[in-house]
Amino acid sequence: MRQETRKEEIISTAAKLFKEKGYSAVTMRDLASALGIKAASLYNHINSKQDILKSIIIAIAEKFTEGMQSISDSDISNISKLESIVALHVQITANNTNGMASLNNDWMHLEDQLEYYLKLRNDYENKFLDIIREGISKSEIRQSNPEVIMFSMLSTLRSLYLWIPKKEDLNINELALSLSDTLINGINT
Amino acid sequence: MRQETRKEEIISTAAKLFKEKGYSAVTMRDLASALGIKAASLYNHINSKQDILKSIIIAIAEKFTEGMQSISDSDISNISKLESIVALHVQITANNTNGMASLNNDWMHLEDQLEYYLKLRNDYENKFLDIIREGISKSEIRQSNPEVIMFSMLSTLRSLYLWIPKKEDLNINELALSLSDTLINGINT
DNA sequence: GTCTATAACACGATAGAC
DNA sequence: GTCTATCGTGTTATAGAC
Repeated sequence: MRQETRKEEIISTAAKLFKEKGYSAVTMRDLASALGIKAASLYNHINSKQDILKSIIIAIAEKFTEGMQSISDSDISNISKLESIVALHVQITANNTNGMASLNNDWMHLEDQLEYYLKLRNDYENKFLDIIREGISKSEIRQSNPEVIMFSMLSTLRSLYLWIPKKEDLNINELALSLSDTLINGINT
Repeated sequence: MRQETRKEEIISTAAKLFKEKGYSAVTMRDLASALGIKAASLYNHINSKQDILKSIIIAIAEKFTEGMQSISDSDISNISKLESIVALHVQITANNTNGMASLNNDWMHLEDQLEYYLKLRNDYENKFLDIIREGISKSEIRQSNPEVIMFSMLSTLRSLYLWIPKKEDLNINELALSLSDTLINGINT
């Protein structure tokens, strides 16, 4: 694990505060105080509060895009693809629990990058739906509403950031398996 | 459907704005403007911004408490209790989609009522867990981690507010059944 | 790289006229 | 019941000393 630069330290501290109170309720004074400096000093490392939010959200959103592309392209069953999606969420969330809170709850406060974020999210959900639809048409997945299935899975996966920190004892891989089991057995034929 | 008083109109408009941007990012001027009046005029009907948030959240939290009590006391199987919980969430969410956003995302901005809210939520989750545990011990529910099951179900149910408005065509009862099916078949023996 | 001081503006809320 | 005017404070961000 490489040493964090001051800028990275600011961003990861911001993510932690954003998780607790939301982007809008966290002030630059709050953030500076958490780092033991004055608010004005932050601006030697970052351009604006908005820039911090952008860094947090876009970095994660692009990881999901990459991961989904790789899963979508892979030559495995659609059920296996769903299991890979669960593992992708568990892995990304475990590596950036605080950032996931911003991605889920503060994306609407993005300014310049809002459209870009929405495009990434939309593409992600469409690929997710395609996998479910193909799974149903190949009888790997039980005949039912694909959107209800995605909604149910994605709701659980998006809430992982609230749950993973409480379960540091539980192994990450075990969690992914246990979740896959709960989510998929009920879809499976 | 009775006519809304001015106060109720303010609260329901606030809930709509809180859903879009979160409590902290909505100003009293935003709220007044959405109602076609000036910010100062709001204070003839409500005491403070905080009071609006309290009204929105506590009213819904108490409905959940009531509903869970009734389900918990009823003399039905534990699987039926879980189905009733799904129906409870679908019904409350359908009746107050905007308020559910505040309950989920802005509860930490409660001031005087924060402890009370947390107690209600904690009691709710404990009753939920008890039902799952009893279901497992009576072999109605598949042997697995009760917290993973509750987490998965509750994540989906808490996200309903994002999804119900998009699906006005879909009948509410059908949705409850379809969700129950997706969530429970995979838990069932 | 951090500080003090401050600009420029937005915030919740109140007073008092109509 | 809504308005205009305003108070007191908090907000992001910049300028310039050290």
